[in-house]
Amino acid sequence: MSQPTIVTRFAPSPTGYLHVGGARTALFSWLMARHSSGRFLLRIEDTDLARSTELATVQLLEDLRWLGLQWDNAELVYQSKRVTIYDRIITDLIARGLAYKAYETSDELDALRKEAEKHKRAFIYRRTQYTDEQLRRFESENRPHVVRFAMPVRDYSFDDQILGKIDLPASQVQDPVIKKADGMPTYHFAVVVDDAEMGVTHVVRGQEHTLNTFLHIALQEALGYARPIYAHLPVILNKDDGKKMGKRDRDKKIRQQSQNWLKNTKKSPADLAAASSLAPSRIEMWIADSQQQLDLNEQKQIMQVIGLKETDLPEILVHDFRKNGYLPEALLNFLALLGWSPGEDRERMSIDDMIKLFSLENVNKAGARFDREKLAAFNTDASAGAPIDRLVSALRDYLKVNPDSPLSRANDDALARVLKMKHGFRILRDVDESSRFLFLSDEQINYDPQAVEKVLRKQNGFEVLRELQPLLTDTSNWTAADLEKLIENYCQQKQLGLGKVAQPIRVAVSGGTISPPIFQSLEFLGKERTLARISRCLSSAGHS
RNA sequence: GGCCCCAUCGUCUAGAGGCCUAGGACACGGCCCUUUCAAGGCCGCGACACGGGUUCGAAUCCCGUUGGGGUCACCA
Repeated sequence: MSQPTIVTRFAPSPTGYLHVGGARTALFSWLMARHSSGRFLLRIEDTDLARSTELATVQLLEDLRWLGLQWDNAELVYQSKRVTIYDRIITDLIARGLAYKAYETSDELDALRKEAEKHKRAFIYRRTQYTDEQLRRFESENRPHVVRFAMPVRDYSFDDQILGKIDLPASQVQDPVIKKADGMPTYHFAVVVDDAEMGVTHVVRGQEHTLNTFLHIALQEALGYARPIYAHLPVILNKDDGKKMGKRDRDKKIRQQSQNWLKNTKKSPADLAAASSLAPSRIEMWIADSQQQLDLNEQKQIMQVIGLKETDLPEILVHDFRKNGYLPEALLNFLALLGWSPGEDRERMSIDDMIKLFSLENVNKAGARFDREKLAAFNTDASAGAPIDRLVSALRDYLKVNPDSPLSRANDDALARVLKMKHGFRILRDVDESSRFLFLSDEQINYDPQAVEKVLRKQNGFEVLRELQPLLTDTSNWTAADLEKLIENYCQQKQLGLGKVAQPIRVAVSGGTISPPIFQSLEFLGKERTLARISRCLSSAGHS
């Protein structure tokens, strides 16, 4: 007897780039399937017409591919294309008396909810009994309506692979909407039908769906579907506030910074709007109401004014991590450990290790906080251990999403050299930012005033550079090793520490105080450009 | 607030009644290395939420308290 094949799925709704929480869910489903040589399916849950976009689907697929979570269905399933199938089943449900049309307006429902809230009760929808005459009238005037499932009122229970036995008392049962007024099915209905049709055996999803499961079970029973095995993953929380990690967090950070800016500059929201050329009313509303969110473009404008960099924002989307230069294998390794552990103090794992070791049995129940420091450490390790071709291709990918970097102009050989110089780096963005000067023209080097002041003025850097000029001009061996010897000799003669000499050179050549190891940098730059930059620095960097 | 769920270092976790004086990783502190930023080496700080049981024995089992999270949409 062979075990039935395990079929898992990932079913995101296309509203933009993939959230790390979604990525973790996808990873666990994928690992589950790969571990048992099963199938991992992808389905696009685009039943919310207002929020779903084609662009978002493209972005989603891009993120999944970047992570390497390949799906096994050649044809993607789009729920929006299956409406006639859902309709047929819903019509049948109505005919069997298991579903019904409900005519309450949103306002009426809101009022009922407020009422329930006033009495500190949860709002439970109860079926409204219409008279035959009312029904006839509603039908004839084509009154807008939803379709609700008449969920049998009883106690429910199911066994979760992670959480164990979960109960729902009959008192909490209510009739869910399965078809919206716009004719689309709700998530709850589509998910049940599609999971059954696609032969999904294991539903792995976030814990925010735990209570939805009862509804799905009731629907499965009404439709005669088999019940899949459910596994609800712990929620991913923010490191600092312990709340569910969400896309809003970036907006939140920008709002906080904006409020600081307003306070410090004693300006008004209207001033901020003007400075970032946005509509004042819009900004006033956004500042005042934390429910409001700026779109990507508005965020950019505001950030420029208040002095917030892209990298100051918390990464939330897979795309954010990609843009900052994390390796997908490191992200995946870190994400896997958010709620799962293979035991035996095992942490750093390759994708293959994870596939081999993964089991739902050792997934935790409690929510996990997302610690970026630890992720960065994983990335550092993964990068340090990766072969150079892997790093070059990762850097190429980074440049693909950061096309403005001067490193984009470099060939693979140059990138490999930079990567080797920066061995031990944390993220690719650090490599990029600290080695840009190698790829800029001499005229594009900007001198950091603070560096000039400290290293060149106060510490006699200008003098050192002037003395070094002829020595460097005369040397014929322009290699890191030879340059090091040359400088060390100079240091010895002058009784100077290496730092007193290396730093001025660094500033002259890069404009700042951070760079890859200096002698390797000089070798990379070449004699001509090094000397050109030193003399440019001596003559132009505010040196009077 | 109702309902559901959860609870080991600051964080992620190991731990399935004696292997626990509670292990690892990240962070943090100190020292070393050092031309910057990193990386590296060594050392250190640091937790079983609380209260009751059960048991010869409890971080591990049961009950309660407290704390935390999720959820209460014609969003998924």
